[in-house]
Amino acid sequence: MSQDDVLLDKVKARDPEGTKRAILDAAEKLFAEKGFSGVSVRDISEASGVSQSLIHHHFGSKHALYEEVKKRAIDRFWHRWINRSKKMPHDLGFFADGVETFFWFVRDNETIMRLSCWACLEGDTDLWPGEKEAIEYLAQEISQAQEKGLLRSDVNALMLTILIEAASIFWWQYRPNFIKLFEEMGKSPENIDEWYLKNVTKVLLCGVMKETREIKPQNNDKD
Amino acid sequence: MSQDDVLLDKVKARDPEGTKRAILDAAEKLFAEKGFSGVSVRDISEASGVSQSLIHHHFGSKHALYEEVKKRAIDRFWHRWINRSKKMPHDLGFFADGVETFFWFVRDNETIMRLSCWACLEGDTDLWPGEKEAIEYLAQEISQAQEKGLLRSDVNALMLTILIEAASIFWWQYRPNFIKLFEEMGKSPENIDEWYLKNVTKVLLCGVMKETREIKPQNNDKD
DNA sequence: GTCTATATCCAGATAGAC
DNA sequence: GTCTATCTGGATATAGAC
Repeated sequence: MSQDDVLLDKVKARDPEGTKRAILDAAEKLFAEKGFSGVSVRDISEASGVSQSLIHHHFGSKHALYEEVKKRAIDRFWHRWINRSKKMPHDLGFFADGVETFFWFVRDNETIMRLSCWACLEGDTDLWPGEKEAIEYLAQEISQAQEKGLLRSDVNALMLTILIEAASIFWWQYRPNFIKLFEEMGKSPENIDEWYLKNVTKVLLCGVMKETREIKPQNNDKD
Repeated sequence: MSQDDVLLDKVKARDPEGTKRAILDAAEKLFAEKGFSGVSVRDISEASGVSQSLIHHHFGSKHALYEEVKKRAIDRFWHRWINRSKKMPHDLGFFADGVETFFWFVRDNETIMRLSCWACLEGDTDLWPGEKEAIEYLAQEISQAQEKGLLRSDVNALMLTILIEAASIFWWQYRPNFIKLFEEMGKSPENIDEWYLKNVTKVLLCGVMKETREIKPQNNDKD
């Protein structure tokens, strides 16, 4: 060991990768919570235990750090999505499975969902819950099912994918409001998430099974 | 006219209601664009032509002004919604009409949709795109249609309403991302909004027409 | 690589003249 | 009711020692 190394040991523990990770973790949590403008570098410094100036040293600026946070979140999102448990499209049950899988996947990835929502409002079209690869992946599964004749083929696979994502993401985004609404109406069911999912699956499943008929007046009662 | 009035005339035009409206208008636009933390009172002052201190004089604080902006937006949203053109539920066409009406209604109320999205992220459950009265109104129409036997009755009206809102609000929220996605895939259709709406209406319409059958393997091709 | 200290600016809010 | 001027704190970012 050279003299320099001995000297370095006296300095506070050096672990650049660990430090960067600590900063990114704290920043991600805070940005997801309060958005870019709602968080100060000081906040991140305190939450991560790393000094302000070191944050600037590693990332250059608050905005550059934000971009790094989002970039890392995209990677993790995609990694989790391809590694999720999944079933092969052999029958129509796969469709319900797909809807349900995505629904719970969104719940389990609240942080990135919030990050992407902030990003969307800020006009950033890079990070988003659909995330190009994930959405194309889903759409492709639907396409294949259509080719096999499992799903109606007169709806666009991509558009159907967006609808499925909408049903899940919207629910988790505004869930507190819905809970509040139900409470005000006097009902507050225990398994509200399952209940919503069951209803959505019902409707979507029937919706993708059959071709659309022409809509004609078909009153059940005469008036 | 008393001497006092003459003196007052020399002061810059006094129009408290006009001033307040100018402040609210500018604030609403900016808050919708950049969120609460992304806007300074100075920004609002410059955009409205009203001095900072006068803003504080009229609203007390930046946060109180924000609340006023949201409150006014709720009122306007609700007012617009009850005054929209609507049809009576005489046949199943009313359902497609309802979905389409809401879809374009959301497009035409971008400011309040953005405001409510910011508010949602900030943890405010008062302002939201569903907005209690509006969502109950929609759900009631669906309930009535169910009683008339126009829609399947084994799905909850409120849950169905939420799904319908999800389909529209999610689309407009992430529309720029979808446009970008389509472009990257080599397709960029002209009437993408109409296209999405057509697909959604198709699926939802079929989805609400029939009772759910038990899901059994029903392969079209044998494998 | 990591810290303390600090420069510089801008934020929300107030004082007080008119 | 409306303005100009100002207070005070907190923001991002940098300088420079170790």
